[in-house]
Formats: sequence, C-alpha cells, structure tokens
Amino acid sequence: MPELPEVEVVRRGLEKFVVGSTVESVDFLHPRSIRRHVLGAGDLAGQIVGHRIVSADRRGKYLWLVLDPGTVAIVVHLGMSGQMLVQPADAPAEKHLRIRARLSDGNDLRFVDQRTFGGWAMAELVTVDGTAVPDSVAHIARDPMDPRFDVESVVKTLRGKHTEIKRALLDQTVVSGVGNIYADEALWRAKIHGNRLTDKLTRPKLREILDAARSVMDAALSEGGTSFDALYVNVNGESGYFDRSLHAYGREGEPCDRCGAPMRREKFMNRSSYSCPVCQRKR
DNA sequence: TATATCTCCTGCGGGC
DNA sequence: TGCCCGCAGGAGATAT
Repeated sequence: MPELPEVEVVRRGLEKFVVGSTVESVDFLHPRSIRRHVLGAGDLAGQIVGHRIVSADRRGKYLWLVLDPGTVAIVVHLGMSGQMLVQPADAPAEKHLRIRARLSDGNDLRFVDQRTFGGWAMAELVTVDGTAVPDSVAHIARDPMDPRFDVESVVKTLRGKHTEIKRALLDQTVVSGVGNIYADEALWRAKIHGNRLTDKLTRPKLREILDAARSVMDAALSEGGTSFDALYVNVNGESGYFDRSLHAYGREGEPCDRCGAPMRREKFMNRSSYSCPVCQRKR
C-alpha cells in the first residue's frame, strides 16, 4: 500500500532509469487508469508521445514526470496497488498491466495496477507558495519530508479544526503523504489515540505527532518502504522491508512493544485502526 | 463552510 | 471443490 516512503522509492527509481528518455509510443490498456484525464486517451497520448522526460518529482503520495519543455507533467497516483515498472520491451505483459509507454532507450515504463485506484493524467505546472507543482496537485499540502514543510503552520491548522487527529492526519490538504499505516505508527509513537480531537491537543503534543510521522516515514524510506503482499514494489519490482519494524499496524492481539498489553483493532473510516489500549487512551 | 460518509475496484482468504 | 462474503484503503463525490 503505497504511502509517502513507497512513492519516494518509486520516484528515485524513475529519476535514475527514466529521466532523459523520450516517450516513443504509449498504449492505454484500461480506461479506468486514465479516468482523471477528462480529455481521453487520444489527447493524453498526443501530449506524451515525442516528449522527453526531464524530471521526476513528488509531493505526498502524488508523483509526476515533467516533460520538455517543462510546462506540463504526467501526474501519477499509485492508489492502492499501483506499480511503476521499468522493464525490457520484450518482457511478458504483467497480469494487471494498464499502461505501457515505450521509451527511446528500448525499455518500457509500465503502470501495473490490480485494483485500478491509481492512474495517469496530464496537468499544467503552476507555482504554489514558491514551488512548481501540477495544477491537479495544487490543493495538496507539503509533506513532512519536504524541506519547506512548516510544522508550526500545520500545528496552527490542526488547532483550528474540530475533528479527530487520525482523520486530520489522513487529510492530504492538511499534511500530505500520511496513509493508514503511518498514521497508526505515528500515533502509537506519540501515545495518542486517533479519536482525540485536534483542538483539544496541546501544541507540543501536535508537534510530537508530526515529528513522529516524519521519523517513522524516514525510517521506512531507509528500508525501502513497507510491503505486505507484493502489491508495493519499486521500479525494479522489489519489495521493501519496513513491515518488520511496525509497532502498531496489523498487530491485533500481539503485545504492545512498549507496555506488553495486547494491541487492539477498531473500525475507523471504513478501515482498520491499530492502537495500544494502555498507552493510547481514548478521549 | 466544515466535517462525515459513501463509492469505486480486484483478489485473497475464511467459512460453509 | 466451489461459492459467497468480508476485507484491504486513497481520494473524489456526495450528504449532513
């Protein structure tokens, strides 16, 4: 399940293996994977083919490939199960291959996505707060690994909201890059239950939660990301190992690594939340 | 306007 | 063995 560290691993792979190549042709094999490009497959292909990829950038869970001359980009979201793979052009097609772009170096850039929550779309680059981003990403907040991430500004935003802290952490317009896994890990590290209200938490505690989010994602990035079921892989198809370091997510019934109490699982926002009933008291 | 809930999708695994 | 159902969850759409 790709969150910020996993997307960053993919971005680094694209930067290494794809930047500098020109797209010679592209095939869209599933309409859902380009549903966000409202002008359709023909328009999307027309904007991509013949253009050189000049950079691979990211904000939160969005990544994009800037095409020459630097005014537009292919915006990619991996969704739940998306993979960006660089493969030899003659490699067999993956079962869930959705988009195949042939590159000038002889390789394919392939978008493989089992659950089709992800996809590609073109967007124009705009400048927001001093940084060039695709217009479709302009509403996404800076992520904790962004050098210009402003902790105090996010703390102020959180204090001004009246909602549960986990819900706020998952709101990409408040802070981006955090998904269900790293939200649970950050809250476990900060000893806060996800249903605590943002306007009732102190500024130091909110800072602690955001610092925890950054540190847990830093650690995950250093191990190549988290992998549970081979749905997340880097551009070479390799999985990360951070799942061996998780303290909360997926550990229902196992002893808390801090106090030994059995970890609990609760339903939250149509998904599972994991926490320690002793270290993380509900409101 | 802010917040909460629903919906999309596919494959796996458990229960019968 | 095969069928059914719950589950996984990011983000935009819709409801409150």
